[in-house]
Amino acid sequence: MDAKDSIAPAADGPADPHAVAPALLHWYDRHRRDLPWRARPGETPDPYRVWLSEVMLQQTTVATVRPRFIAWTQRWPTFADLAAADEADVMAAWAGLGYYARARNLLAAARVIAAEHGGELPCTEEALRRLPGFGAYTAAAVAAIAFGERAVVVDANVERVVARLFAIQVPLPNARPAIRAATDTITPDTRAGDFAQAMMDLGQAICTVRRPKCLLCPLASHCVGHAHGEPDRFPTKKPKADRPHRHGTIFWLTRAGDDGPEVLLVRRPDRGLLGGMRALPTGPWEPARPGLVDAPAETDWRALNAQVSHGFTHFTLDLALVTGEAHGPISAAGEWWPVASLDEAGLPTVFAKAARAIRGMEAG
DNA sequence: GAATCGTGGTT
DNA sequence: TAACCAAGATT
Repeated sequence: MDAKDSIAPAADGPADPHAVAPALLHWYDRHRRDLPWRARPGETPDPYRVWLSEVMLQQTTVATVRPRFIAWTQRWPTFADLAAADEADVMAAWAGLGYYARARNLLAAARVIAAEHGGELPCTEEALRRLPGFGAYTAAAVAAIAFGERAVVVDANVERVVARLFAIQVPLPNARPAIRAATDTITPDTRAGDFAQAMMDLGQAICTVRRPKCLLCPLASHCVGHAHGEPDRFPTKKPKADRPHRHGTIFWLTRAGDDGPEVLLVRRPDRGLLGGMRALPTGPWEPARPGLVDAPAETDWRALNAQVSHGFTHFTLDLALVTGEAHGPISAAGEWWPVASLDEAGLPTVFAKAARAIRGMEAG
């Protein structure tokens, strides 16, 4: 794509792109959300908290992140604290948040920051981009919000707002270059961080996916999509592929411990789905039910009359539940975990859900 | 460039 | 209720 194409959408945008940021910032100064990671007017942003929040908020809602952010920063308040943490503790602390590569990259980045950057984040977008877990969005957002750099920050909110503001017809994801170019034309030289956060607040509260509140929108008079009458028609998107089903088996293997029953947990491989997380043993996840393939022990497995279904991003997993007691040696590497304190194991939601179902059936 | 990678809330 | 979606990154 040449330069002419990349700026073409802006030609159909607001009559005066430079009028957008002042209108939005005026709105932001009156309606900004008060969030635990957000510096208040006059305060200096804490780069650690800005970074942590940006990573936690990737594909994750504010409501979910808020309590997790507070707990995390109480446990690890600084880069140095996090860099010194044990990986198992970090992964367990992330349990339930999903996209677990974020936690691995968070710890890896903290250690790079401690070892190579004097315990502080670099302040330019380009330097940030080289750290683990920093993609185009996060590097731009941290540079702008934590360090006041002018950076073009484009998340899903900005994509939606800008697609409407400029009435961009091209469907996502092909529209990304045009949307970024259009965002560049309205990004101010000062207060770029506030501008980015204002766009996100606007997308969350006003320019919503469905039924946008255009009557309350500070940008309505600049919005080509609104002028066309159907702003919620933008952005257009390619249809998504449907989610296939896969089937697996959960093995609930117990033994008598000194302080009550214990269950076998394993650690999943570092790469791939739920990588590096503690888990209940399972066999393969396949289109057909695998039965007792890859059982962690030779024992008298009993099938429970229940099934757990869990939706991942690109497939739905249906899990059969079987229980057994360990007598001899087990064929899988793992750790025996007291059933009574299973909540502290840091299991991903799919396994927490299965454990809850199994314990409920055994108790009942 | 297309797949992969979680989960919980909303409609 | 099933579909859609969220402060995306990595390979």
